[in-house]
Amino acid sequence: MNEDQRYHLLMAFRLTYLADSMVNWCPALGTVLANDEIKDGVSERGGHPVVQKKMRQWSMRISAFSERLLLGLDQIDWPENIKEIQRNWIGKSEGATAFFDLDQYEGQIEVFTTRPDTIFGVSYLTLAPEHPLVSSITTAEQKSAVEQYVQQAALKNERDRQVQSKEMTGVFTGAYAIHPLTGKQVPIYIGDYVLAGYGTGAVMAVPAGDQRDWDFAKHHNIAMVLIFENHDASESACTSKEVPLVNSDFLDGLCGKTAFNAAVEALEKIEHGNKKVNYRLRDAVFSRQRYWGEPFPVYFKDGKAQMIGDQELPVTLPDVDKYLPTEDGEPPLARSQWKYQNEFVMEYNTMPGWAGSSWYFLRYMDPKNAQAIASKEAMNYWGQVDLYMGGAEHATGHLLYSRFWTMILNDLGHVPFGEPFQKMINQGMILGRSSFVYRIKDTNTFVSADLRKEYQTQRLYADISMVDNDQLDTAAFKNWLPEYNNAEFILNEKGQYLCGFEVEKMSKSKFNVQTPDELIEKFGADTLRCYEMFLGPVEQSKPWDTKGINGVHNFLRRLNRLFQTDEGQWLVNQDAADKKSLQTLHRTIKKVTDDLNRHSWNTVVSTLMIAVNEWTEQKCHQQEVLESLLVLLSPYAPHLAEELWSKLGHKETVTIAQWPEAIAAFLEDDVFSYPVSFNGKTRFNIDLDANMDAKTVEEAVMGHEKTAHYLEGKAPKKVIVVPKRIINIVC
RNA sequence: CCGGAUGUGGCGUAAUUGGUAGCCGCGCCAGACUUAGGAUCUGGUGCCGUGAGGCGUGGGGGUUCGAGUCCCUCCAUCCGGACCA
Repeated sequence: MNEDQRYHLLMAFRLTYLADSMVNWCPALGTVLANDEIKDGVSERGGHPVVQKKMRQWSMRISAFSERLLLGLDQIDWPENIKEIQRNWIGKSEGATAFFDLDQYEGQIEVFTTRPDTIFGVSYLTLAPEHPLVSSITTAEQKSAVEQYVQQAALKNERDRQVQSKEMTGVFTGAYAIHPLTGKQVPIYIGDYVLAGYGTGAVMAVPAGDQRDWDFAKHHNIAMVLIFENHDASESACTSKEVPLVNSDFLDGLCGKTAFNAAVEALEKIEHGNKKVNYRLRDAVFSRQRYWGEPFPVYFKDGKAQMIGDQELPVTLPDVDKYLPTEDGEPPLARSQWKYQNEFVMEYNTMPGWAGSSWYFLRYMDPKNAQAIASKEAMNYWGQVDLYMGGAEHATGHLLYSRFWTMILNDLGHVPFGEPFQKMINQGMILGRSSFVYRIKDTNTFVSADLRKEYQTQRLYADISMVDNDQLDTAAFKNWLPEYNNAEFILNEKGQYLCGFEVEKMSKSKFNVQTPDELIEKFGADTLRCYEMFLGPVEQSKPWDTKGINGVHNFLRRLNRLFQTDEGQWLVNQDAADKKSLQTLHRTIKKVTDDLNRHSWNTVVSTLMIAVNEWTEQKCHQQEVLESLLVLLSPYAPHLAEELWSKLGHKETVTIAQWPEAIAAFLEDDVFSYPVSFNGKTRFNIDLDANMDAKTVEEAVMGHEKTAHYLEGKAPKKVIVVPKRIINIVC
């Protein structure tokens, strides 16, 4: 093998490789985008149109890791929905490839199918309009129709294709293939319901067994082959795998897995197919036509990419006169005339955002290390990221790429673990509550929300600062924007202008942004912080509602009053705390610690509230108790905790204080108040020694005066005693 | 259409292993102190009922001595993916 051949062979296997491929080109951004950077056919950033274009680009072979990325999901503690999004994105499907020889031409069409068992039902083949064989097999008579269709399809982006999905459009190519098992002619169509990027870009159409094929066949009047028992295909396709096959030669009477295997075996025997697992996951385009990005340590020699040696790293970005593409559409770095050793052209593309985000967390372990990402010692000490808090919007981008890179680095022996993030929590979003006014069509008159049904109206945003309790300050509204200066209002019978509302993401364009500044001004940052924790579970999204913030503020004030009066008189003493206060303390320590460990931050605040209420009632001012309270409080109200901590005489910050430990002796009461239920209905409580065994408890209950009353003279059939929980009498 | 999550008082929520449903807070009601209160304190507050009592965790069914929690089924809401062959 010569150098040239070796180079191209390696490119077909390298993890990062140069290839001519169809990429998502965004003209407005002047760069290519990865699949996950496109939402609904437009760029995620800016919402610009994206077109398909063939370009020579660097890609990373993430598809080679499909199976491992899929299996790894079972090893990590992530929210189920994110795992599911990744599973869908990887899109594993088990099926078979089958080869159909072309009639009259050299060559074959390869199709991927998950239902090889339905192969005797094939009535035609459909190619994606972009399929490479289309132009060479189309007959003279069909040429103009096919070309026209291909051109139309190219103009449509993916979104348009989906919108018109009801119409199963397509064109006959005039060519035929040979069915590998029957030897019969099968017409070849093109249709844009077949995607070039999935499978082989070609399908074997079985109208009796696939709804899309059925729709297409109906639309084009193609004869169907009936292959399912008691199914005439007059209404729809039969998609169940458990219906026995007919008209299928050696598969007759079989179904499911058995039929699947028999069909694949037959194809294998004549070398026209085999079992295959297909993944939806595509390789990720790794170059961007931007200035700001990591440069590639790559130069070109005789048109072949070469790596710059380790000793010459890092490569730094060259200076350019403008951070824009060149006139002939080259990336910004081309402006620099950048050369390696003054001789070889450097790679002008830069890496995408997901390059850095795939490994930055590793660097945190050892940020100054000049030899490696991080030292072995640091990696072994810190290990995986224990808890990753982030949003679900990165599920198919960053979160998948980080896993991919970590696997590579693990394979190469650079990191000692194969998954980057052991546990993940998706924090919910705090949403805004937008307010709306209703303008009567073609006027400048606004109607109150409760009367809007009587008019044809247009819904417009009103800034929430002008709205109080859904009532609009009409004077402020008129002054808000020039076009509203002479606005008129139709008020309801109470003389109010009511606004409509909707809960949605906070955004300037929706005029529903509430900054915490005012609340911090009024209540302080500690109150705001506690309140945010108190609102509910972290994972939950909810509208920002400040109604309850007073309650949290009162809690902190009550807490402060355990230490000093509102007038500033210091109350803390060195006396020994009584048992009750200590019980409150140690139960609180236990619950707060447990709740912290399960990330239940809202219940931590609630637990601290309960404790403060109890100590207030107990008139507890002992340093012994209150000191520990401050440590528990410090993550939630750091300023207050720190101030009181120093007033207790500490010289060092509370943030480094030892976390208190719950003493078991204080956690349990001597007496347990058993709920006594009859047939599952709780009737009364009975106080008994907490350590009493089940038998003694039963005796105590049966001897209780109220028991006889609720038995109503009947004999108990069964008495269930669960120590320190419940007593249930069945009668 | 497919997948995931969620459904508990007037509201935000709690109930960690199947064991007293509604903790904590908001709101509301009553009272105290006040010239005054968007301050503070006390008591009450799931629903129906004067009461005894009954009902109650989206609906229906099941398992169990016992179900908010487990199983089946239906409904609703939110999120995500969607011509994936």
